[in-house]
Amino acid sequence: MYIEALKKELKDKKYRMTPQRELVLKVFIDNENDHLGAEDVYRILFSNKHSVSKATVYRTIELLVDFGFLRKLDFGEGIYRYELAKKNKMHHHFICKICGKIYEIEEKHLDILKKELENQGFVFEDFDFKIYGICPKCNKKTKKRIENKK
Amino acid sequence: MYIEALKKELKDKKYRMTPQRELVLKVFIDNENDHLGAEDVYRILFSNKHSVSKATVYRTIELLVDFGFLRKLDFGEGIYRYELAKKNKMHHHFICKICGKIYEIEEKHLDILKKELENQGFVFEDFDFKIYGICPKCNKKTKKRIENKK
DNA sequence: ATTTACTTGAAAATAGTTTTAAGTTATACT
DNA sequence: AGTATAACTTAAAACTATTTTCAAGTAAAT
Repeated sequence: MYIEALKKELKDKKYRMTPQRELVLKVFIDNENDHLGAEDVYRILFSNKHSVSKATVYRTIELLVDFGFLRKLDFGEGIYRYELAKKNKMHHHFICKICGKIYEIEEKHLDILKKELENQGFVFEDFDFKIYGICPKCNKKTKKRIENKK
Repeated sequence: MYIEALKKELKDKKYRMTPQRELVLKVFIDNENDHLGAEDVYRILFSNKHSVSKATVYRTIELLVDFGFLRKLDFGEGIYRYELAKKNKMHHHFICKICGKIYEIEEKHLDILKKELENQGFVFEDFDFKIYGICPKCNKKTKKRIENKK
């Protein structure tokens, strides 16, 4: 469980588990299918009457990223979003340029590339594969719109 | 040539080619191997005695991205960087977590994925593949450091 | 029990980017 | 050519996300 893992990780590194840190991590656990930004986390805590200061939210998120609990994402909006960094879970995204929806995509075809880079001496630690395009839903709508124009 | 293409593009869409727009695009052409941020562009122009206001630099970059002349990149630094969006040129990057150097990487193995997504109805417009890890240079240094410790 | 180091919150600072308001320039129209 | 119109630029101010500062609080270690 994430909370326990965080406690252990903190203890090992002479940091402390605090109510605030637990609350922030819990927000990500409770919303694991979203891609929350720091302000989202602050707002969620605030509306749940758990007041954690912004500074602490930001600091805790940074700490969780450093410890590998969260993965930092950027969808070109000018803010960072984060997701729980489940092990062995790839984190590729398809961002629809029309509706903005973010789809999680699976990727099984990177092994060849990975091996190639490793042969060249690169150490493959983390990767982030973003595809921008039009999702099936919007694609249908666009087609309809074009047909209506005819 | 980019400048001519931009002129045409602007004219088609009832925009105007201005000295400022030409200057900004030229900065990217003259530095095509770098990944410049908006502030870099401003600084380069400023030091070349071509004063273009920051607002115009930012606006022009946005316009160039919209028109497909530039590609917006993010390396998790809190700023956006841009590169000339050459057609048929992939833009995958390997960012060394140690030295921060950005390597361009070639990728020829995405066709299977692309086809898969297209079968599902996704329209593949642009993608951005980022790999974080340790580059061969740093890898060597790290190995040495570890050996020295023994 | 006291020291030490870590943590928090509120406010201020910072950095990148966007907006505003006023003036300038190019294009279209007569 | 002269004028109207719309696009464009500038400098400064505003804005937004994020980070830093610093005083005060809290837990762990001695």
